[in-house]
This record gives sequence, C-alpha cells and structure tokens, in this order.
Amino acid sequence: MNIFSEIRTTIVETLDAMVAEGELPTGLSWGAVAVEPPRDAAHGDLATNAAMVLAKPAGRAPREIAEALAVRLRGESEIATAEVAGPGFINLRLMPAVWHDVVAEAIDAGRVFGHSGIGAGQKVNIEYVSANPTGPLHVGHTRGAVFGDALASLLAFAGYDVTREYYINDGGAQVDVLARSAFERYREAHGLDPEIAEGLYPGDYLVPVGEALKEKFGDTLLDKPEADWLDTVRDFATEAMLDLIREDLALLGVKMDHFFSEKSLYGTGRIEAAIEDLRKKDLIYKGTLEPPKGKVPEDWEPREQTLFRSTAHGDDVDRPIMKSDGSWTYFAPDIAYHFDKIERGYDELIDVFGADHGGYVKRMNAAVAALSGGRVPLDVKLTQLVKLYKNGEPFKMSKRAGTFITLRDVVEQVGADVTRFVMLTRKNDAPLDFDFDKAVEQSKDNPVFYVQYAHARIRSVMRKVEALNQDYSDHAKLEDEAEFAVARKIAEWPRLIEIAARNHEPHRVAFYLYELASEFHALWNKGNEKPELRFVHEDDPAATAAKIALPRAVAVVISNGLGILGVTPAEEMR
RNA sequence: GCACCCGUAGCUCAGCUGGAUAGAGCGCUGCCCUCCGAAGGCAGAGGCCAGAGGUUCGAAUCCUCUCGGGUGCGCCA
Repeated sequence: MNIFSEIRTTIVETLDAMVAEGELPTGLSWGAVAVEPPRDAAHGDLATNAAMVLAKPAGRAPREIAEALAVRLRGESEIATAEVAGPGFINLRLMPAVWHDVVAEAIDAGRVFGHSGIGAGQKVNIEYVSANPTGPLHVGHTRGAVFGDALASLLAFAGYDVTREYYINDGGAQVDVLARSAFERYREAHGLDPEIAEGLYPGDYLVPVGEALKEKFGDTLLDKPEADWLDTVRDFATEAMLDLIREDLALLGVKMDHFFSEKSLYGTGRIEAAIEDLRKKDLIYKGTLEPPKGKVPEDWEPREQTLFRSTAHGDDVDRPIMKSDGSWTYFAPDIAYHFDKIERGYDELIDVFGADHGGYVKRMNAAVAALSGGRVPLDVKLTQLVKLYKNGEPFKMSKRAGTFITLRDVVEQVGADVTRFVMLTRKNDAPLDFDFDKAVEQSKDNPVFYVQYAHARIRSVMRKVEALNQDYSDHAKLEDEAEFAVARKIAEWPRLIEIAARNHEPHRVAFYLYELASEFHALWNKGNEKPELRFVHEDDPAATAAKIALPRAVAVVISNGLGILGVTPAEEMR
C-alpha cells in the first residue's frame, strides 16, 4: 500500500468525473499530476499540484480548478480536509483511520512491507567490484562493493530480478605481472632472494602464494624459463587472489551470483563474434586517431588501428579495439562481455565503476546501445573516493610505507555493519570521509548508531511487553501529533523505495532511516512529559495495546531498510 | 584543449527528475532525567543555493556562458 499512489488514484478518478460532467475539458493528460509530502508538515499530510499543471491545458486559472477539485475531494472518505494554498496547491489531511491502517499494514506485511511492483520482474544485471585479481581489496573497492550490493538488494526489494556479477580481469597484462611477482615469492620460498623489480607487486600477501606454489610444484619450476611456467603460475596465482577476494567480500557480507572471467572470452570466438556484430552495423573500421589536444604523449606517432565508431552513439572520439600488433585492447573483451550480458536476456544493465574510470562511461554506453540495438539501457554508476580519517586527522595511504588500508583492515576495525552503513551515508558520486573513530562512536553524531539505537529501544520495549504477558494487536490508536508524524514517515517508506530504486540511489534509504529514527526518538522523549504516550502501561493492557503498534511498525521498517543496506538490526546496544 | 562529476548555513551534507517561507547533523546559545535505555529530546541564531543570462504560472533542480574544485583523455586494464 502506497498512500501517495492511492490518493493520486482518487484524485485522477475525481478529475475524470469532472471531465465527464463538463467541469473540465476533454483531452487532458494526468501524467504530470503528482502527490507528494508537503515541504512543510504544517501544510498537511499530502499535497497535489494537479490544478497547477492542468491550468494551462484546461485554459482555466489554477486556483479556480483547485477550488473545484478540493470541494469534490472533501467528499472522499479518507480525506479529512482539502485546502487550496499558494499558487494552486491542494493540501490534504487524511482521516486518522488511514494512519491506523498504515501502521497495521506495516506490521502485518512485515518483511515485505514496502515491496514494490515497479520492477515487474524485469531482469537486471549489476556488475560491481570487478577488481583486478592481483591482490586484496582496498577501501576504494569497499565502497563499490557496498554500493553495488545495496543497490542490488534495493532493486530486488522493488521487484526486479537481480543478478550480482563480478567481472574478473584475468586476461590482460596485469595477471602476467602477478605471475612474475608470485614467482619471485616462489623463489623466496626456496630460500632464494626475491627480486621484486620495479612494476611488480611487492605486497607480502603473495608470500603464502609462493609457499603454496612450492608445496604444489616443489622445485620443478625453479630453473625453467618464464615461457615454461608463466601460464601455470598465472592460473595458480589468479585463483589464489580470487579466493582472497571472495574472502574479503564475505567479510563484508557480499555474495556474488556470478563471477565472469575475461579470459574465458579469448580463444572461443566470443570477442570476434561481438566485434562482427558491430562490423555488420558498419561500426568497425580502420583509421588513424588524432592525438589528444593539450597533453600529447611523448612517444605519440600516428598509427592506423582498428576502431569502433562509438561516436555514432554519443562518444567523443572513436575507440581502438585492436592494438597495432594485432592483439585486442582491453576494450574488446569488455565489449564482448557486455554483448554476453545482452544475449543472456537482461532488460537492464548496471555497471559500478570507480570514479577514475569515468572516461569509459560514454564508450560503454555506445557499445551497449550498438550491440543491443538500443533495447537494453546501461547505467554506469561511479563511486567517488573514500578519504580516511583517524581522530579527525587525514590518514595517508601509501603502498610503500605499508600503510595501505585494505577492506579487511576496515572491517576488522569497525565491523561490517558500520562499514556498510557509513559507505552509504553519501551519494555514490560524492567523495566520502570515513573516520575510524567516529564510525564506532556511540552517540547521535553517528548515524549508524542512531538508527540502531532506535531499533534496540523498540526491541527493549517489546521484551518488556512480552515479559508482562500483555496482549497486543496490530491496531494503533494515535492521538498525539508526534505519533502521527511517525506514522506519516512510515507511510513514506513504499514511496521512498520506488524513488530510490528508480534513481539507482541506495543512499536514500540510509537518509530515510535516519529521519525515521529521528521522529521515533522525538516521540520516545515526549513520553517523558506525557506518560500517556509511553508504549508500555504495566497496569493497563488496553493502553499498551493501543500504543505498542506504532513502535512495532517502526521496527519493521528499520529492519527492512537495514536489510537493504546489508546491516543487521541491533537487538540491544552494548 | 576536450569530456564527465561537483559547487547549497562557519563545517560535513540532504533536497523525492520543476513546486509553497531551501532542510538535517556538527559547532554556538538556552532548556528537559521522581519517567519503557538522557548512548536521547526541545528551542534559538545562522543562506544572494558559486556568478550571469534564458526557458514558464513557478528554477537549488532544465538550457547557455563565466569562475572555482575533482577525474579522465591511442597501442594499461
């Protein structure tokens, strides 16, 4: 049940009646008619812009339409008052019974409260993390992982059929570098001095890989030329890194449905097939690119390359898909990968990249548009940098100094729940400050705590009620403005889900939960002055039954919201 | 040089695809515990929404330009 869409339906039906009775001209469209929470709660529970958007097409003054519409709306059973205000808004107040029903429905629906049909079972593929399998995940990946995972949960909650996917970049030069780095650790395991040349990965997370290589291969690889061991070591090390990454993701509570290997595209004709598809659409040609303006690379020289005509689909320049030596650029398997996703029948694709990959958005969009013939939309979400702080001081990361912060470091220090929530307290495309100390602070400055605290308070109350053995029903009896404020906020939940899902913005859920918690804490505190607003009345079971429903409904929504964010609701604060 | 993202209270940020007098938190000022968890709550002060034009009943939101910050720009992924 979504109050806003229900009332909108009522309004549209009323407008239809006005047309039928000649009060409005025929041929009007209701598309722009919106029902929203008013900016100022003093205006009412809901507001509609119907009169203003219809004024021009109907050729009537907005306030005139508003008055006529308001008169009719006052006759509706859910509507208590309908007032015309400002340039032609109609402010509505709903009958108390409506809010009582909202509370009852939240409790009754439980974990499916807020589920939406807007997804309509459409298949969405969301690709995230996709870090190179060359080492453990770091903080930047953490944000992408949390964002992608929460977005996936949000879309599933909104009725989409979601696949969570990780693209393994195991086909390029960087996994060869990994192999050489691991080989040095393998030599080290045999008591030889490792030569970690410039450009190799120096991290000691490869030490165990070297030992495992020794375990498996003994000294049989030791004196062989690189050409003999490269494939073997690369596959071994890549698999080890993937295990590491899977462990890291598990620490965060992220579980992928599918890992897709770039390497699996090579030697199977799949890249060629994707490129052939583009070629048929006359989007592949040989040509020479202009050097980039401004910053020309030192070794620039014009080369003829095989190019994808991405400019035909909105890119700024055409992009090379083949190197001058005839091998594919990274972009070619990327095209093939997205072609594969399209062929798997997804209705919509989402890619979550780090902001430093912003330059690829247009070409990916161009590729997907071309390959799917415009059928499949691709939304690329970029996650901005995470700046780490400790005690309010910026925390400098340096691979050399060994102060490189990994996902594991963060989760071990503050926990997965806190990590996830904090990562979602900012829009994905805004930089995020992450302060280790503030993240675990138990005060209202800390939104994680603040929301958890509200839930814990409710659980505490419920334990008390259960101990009293009092009966309680789903039906609330709301009297005070603070109670209605909480109920109104609960009623916004289904609408919020739709907005957040439509915009691919899970951070909205985090902000909403903060607001809901705030309304709840305010009501709780009001119980200090007005004992009748308290939830538990030890000697009056009827009063308890009337008051306990609202906090139960709040707990349902917080629990559902945190569930989308991947955060466990707290039973108590310790 | 070009493209993308960003610019909102002293600070950190929301702002529901164009709505009313632009909202929170921190910080500042003043209040509230014989009471289910005060680990909270209430109230006050604080704004030319970077700037200038434009679109219309109406702009923080859409378009153009300017200024300022970030990111990226062939044979690395």
